[in-house]
Amino acid sequence: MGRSPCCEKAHTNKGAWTKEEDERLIAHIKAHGEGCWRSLPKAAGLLRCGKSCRLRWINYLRPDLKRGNFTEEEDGLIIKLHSLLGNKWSLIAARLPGRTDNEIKNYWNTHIRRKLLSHGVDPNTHRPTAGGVSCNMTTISFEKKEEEKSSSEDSTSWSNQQYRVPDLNLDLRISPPSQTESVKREVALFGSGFWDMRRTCLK
DNA sequence: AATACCCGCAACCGCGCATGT
DNA sequence: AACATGCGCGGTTGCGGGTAT
Repeated sequence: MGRSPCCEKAHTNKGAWTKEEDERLIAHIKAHGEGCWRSLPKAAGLLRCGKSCRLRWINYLRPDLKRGNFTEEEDGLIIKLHSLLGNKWSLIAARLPGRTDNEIKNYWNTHIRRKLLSHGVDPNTHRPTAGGVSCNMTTISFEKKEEEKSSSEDSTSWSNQQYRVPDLNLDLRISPPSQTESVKREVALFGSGFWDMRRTCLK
């Protein structure tokens, strides 16, 4: 039982966006705001599917995007957040104003991954790789006693882990993210006491 | 100069979840 | 309760530019 396609693929453009398409999309959103993505292409006179429009706007056209190189500070923050959240790029992006999940995901896969590996750190577990050079960046976050490791290898148990870690040494800005939708998602995901818990245990 | 290879990024795809009917 | 619809997320792909041979 597959889902119905999000749009009529036969009549939509694919691939790189043209300047004209960008301008149409920007003009439409400026005039009408971010509304229903499914109906937006038709309303804006674009031969694109709604998902494509949304992605283009969020990842490239949004006026509040920072773009440009990541700073050392951002690097560190991404690594720390990744050690806590795993591949939850949207949650990580919510802590980095002006950055998108896609951008961070790409940056992680192309730069940070390699950087960690070169420092002898497994980018997935944030632990020193076998025989690798230990690094003091993030491995402390998940240093656990051998007997504790067995049951909590899966990524879903991170919230339990952080309770046990005495000092995460995270210089995070512990405040609700600027994007309210993200707050809603996290509250939905972790419960309303999520931020209070974070404040307490990350002190 | 030509070709092969590598890398980074934009875009696509498929799935899960939330919401509406 | 069951199904349909739309949105958002994470993984993956493919193109274009840069570098090495």
